[in-house]
Amino acid sequence: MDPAKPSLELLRSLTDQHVLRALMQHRRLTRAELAAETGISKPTVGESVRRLTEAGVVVDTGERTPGGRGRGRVGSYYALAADAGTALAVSIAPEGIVAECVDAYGDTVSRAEQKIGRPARPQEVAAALRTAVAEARHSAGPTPHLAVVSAADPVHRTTGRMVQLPDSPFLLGELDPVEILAAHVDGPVTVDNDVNWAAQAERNNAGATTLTDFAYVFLGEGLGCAIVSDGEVRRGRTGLAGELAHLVTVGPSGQATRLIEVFGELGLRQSDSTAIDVDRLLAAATGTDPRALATRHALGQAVSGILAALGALADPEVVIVGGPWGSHPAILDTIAAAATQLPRHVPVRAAELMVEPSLTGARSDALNRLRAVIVAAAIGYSPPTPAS
Amino acid sequence: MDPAKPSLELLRSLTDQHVLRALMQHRRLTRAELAAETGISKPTVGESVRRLTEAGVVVDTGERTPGGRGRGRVGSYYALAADAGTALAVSIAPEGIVAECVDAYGDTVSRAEQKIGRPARPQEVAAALRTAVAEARHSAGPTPHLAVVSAADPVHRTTGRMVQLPDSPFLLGELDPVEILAAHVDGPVTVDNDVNWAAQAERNNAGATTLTDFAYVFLGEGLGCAIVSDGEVRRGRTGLAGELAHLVTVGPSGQATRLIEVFGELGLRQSDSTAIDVDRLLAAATGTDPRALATRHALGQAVSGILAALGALADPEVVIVGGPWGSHPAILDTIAAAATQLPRHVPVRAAELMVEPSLTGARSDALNRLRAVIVAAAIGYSPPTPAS
DNA sequence: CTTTCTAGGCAAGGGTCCTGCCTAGAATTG
DNA sequence: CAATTCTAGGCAGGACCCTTGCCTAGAAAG
Repeated sequence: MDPAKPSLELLRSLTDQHVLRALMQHRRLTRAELAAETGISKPTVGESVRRLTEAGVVVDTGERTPGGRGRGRVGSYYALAADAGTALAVSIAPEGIVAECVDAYGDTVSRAEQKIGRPARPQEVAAALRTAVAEARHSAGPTPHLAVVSAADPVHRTTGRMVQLPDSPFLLGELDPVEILAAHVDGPVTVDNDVNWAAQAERNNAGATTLTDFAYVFLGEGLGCAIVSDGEVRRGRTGLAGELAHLVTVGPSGQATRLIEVFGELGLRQSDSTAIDVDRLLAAATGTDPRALATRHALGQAVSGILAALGALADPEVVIVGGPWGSHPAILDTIAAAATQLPRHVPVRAAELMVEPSLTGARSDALNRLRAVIVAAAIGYSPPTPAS
Repeated sequence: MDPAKPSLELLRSLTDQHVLRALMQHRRLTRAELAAETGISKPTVGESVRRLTEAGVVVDTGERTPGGRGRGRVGSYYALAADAGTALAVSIAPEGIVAECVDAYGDTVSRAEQKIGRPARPQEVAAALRTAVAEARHSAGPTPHLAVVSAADPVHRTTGRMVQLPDSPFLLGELDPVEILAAHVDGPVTVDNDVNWAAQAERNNAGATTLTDFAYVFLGEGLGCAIVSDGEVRRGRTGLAGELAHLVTVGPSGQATRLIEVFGELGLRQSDSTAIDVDRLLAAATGTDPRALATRHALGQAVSGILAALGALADPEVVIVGGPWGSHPAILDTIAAAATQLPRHVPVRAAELMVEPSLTGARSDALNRLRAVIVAAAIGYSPPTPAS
């Protein structure tokens, strides 16, 4: 049954939820401000504050006088209890591991980084992950309520494990972040691909006109893609939507070729792995000599096949291109030029977020989940949670 | 603010909503049965029934005696008022137009069909549409509350108009179903592509294990595809997700080719339009002679490119193939065989629903919307409606 | 010192839901 | 046929929630 069963308990929990969310957004408020903010009457807000204070979720901050705002009676500022808890946002990438603790206000209260060697050995990555998380936790109070992990490899949707796909670079190796973090976290561990998180960050970044339907193509050592439909990242059945390696596209000499093989034919793959050699690619495809021009053109043609597929299957408002070589101006221009040749035009633009985009996306998801957890714990009633 | 504001009105509307939805599902119930069904107490249900009866939404059917169910006191059966209203479900296809009125119980209370000539002339189609709808309305009481339309052409998401795309067959022509039906309907007109509706019907049909992530590929005169992600059809920004004509795939001699051009190279397109000649295709691609085998193989290769793109971008649990030539056993076998050659395996199966699949999907959506409209009209409070 | 103004609390009222009990009326049973 | 059993519906009482309106405490302004 979709609509919740009516009960007075439901009403009360709704009130508490409004109060809590207002406090999360505004940090500290008096009862009167809470009433104005939520639209709920003063006595009801007062009751809710009393309940939440008794439950230990909300505390009187001790701050009083509204500081010359008006001449009336002083009010008491209330805020979330200091032990409301935190959430862990973690980024696992070949460049290193970053672990952050965020609180319910969205503040990053601690941060730890760990380098990892190349090529990464799973054991080493797991150890570095544990170290980074332990370090981040150390300066951030008790066990976090949950973790959100961004990983630079394909992630299985239901298990959260990293999976090796044929012809895809496997940068970090067989890793089970859920198992590794279970000991450090007091709740669920959500894992997803770094490109998906970057896309979410880009969506949130899009200011007034929120993007609801777009694609984010990441062109680096690996070839990834996130598809946002109706405002959400769509991951597919197993979470592997957006793994582009085997998409059929235009090869260097016009033959139908799997995308990953294009790079083999152009001699741009790393010798020892399935990854693309970004340095060699940039060296070979940028510049003004005819050879570079030809390589660039071949890349543009190959990518235009991705764009055609995205246009046909996802109908995005825009395709955002990111990644070390995808965002290179010369290459991006070539891609954009190829896009205009498509029968159905697909706008292309560069990613706007450049600093830790995937961590940004994971962090914002961690914040949403943390707030939901705190609200759910404080009130008896549990509303539907976003899909993991 | 996401959660609804707490108020006693909200509680009451929730109660009424439960009662109404129970009546929609079970046609007629006594107060006691309603209480048992909804889990709400008898006095509360009694109050709700009194309110809804006074509002004219619910009526005492006059039926009394529970007919030997027990020995107790006789109960009064209540049901939705007869004038609760209907919704219109319309299918517009080259084979003809079908218009149905469904009531809140999901019963089809009237049905009208209209043939249209080939090739279809927009004026003629519009006239046939008006006739069919008028006929369906005639035997079904007052003006329907809304209409849901399935159209065998690309449909623009925000306007509901049919749009002509380059290289796509345009079977029905520039038509504006929203404008045409506005006079016949007392509310919103929802229009979508026939393949999308067929996919929804297939999803609902999937019995116990509801499909949440799959793709439906339609291979007929036109080439269409519906992508269902997280349980919903994803239409993209303009509603044109799934228009496969320009997807890059494997051509007959291995070159990268837009899907629609494959049929040109094989000589399987109708001479006067951009549509595929299904009869010629079936004649050329079925049978055991080497030539048919080669054609079938070429088609299989081309379709396998679609499957690769779907696997890469949508990660479906299964790809359902339908349409006049896609569901032909010999061709489907070839497609399935080609699918097993893909690096990432994509299961393929034939569509299960064969009779009016798109009308079935549109009808079930019309029912959902009708119920929501009736509930929203009966209670003051309006819950979030599904995206159009 | 008086006035003005605001945060918070109190009281009353109206609504909603629930539990528990009662009644009417029909079928079953002795 | 009369007593018993059983059920739909209604009533009373109580608990709870939200709101409006009013009051009080206390600080700033005049």
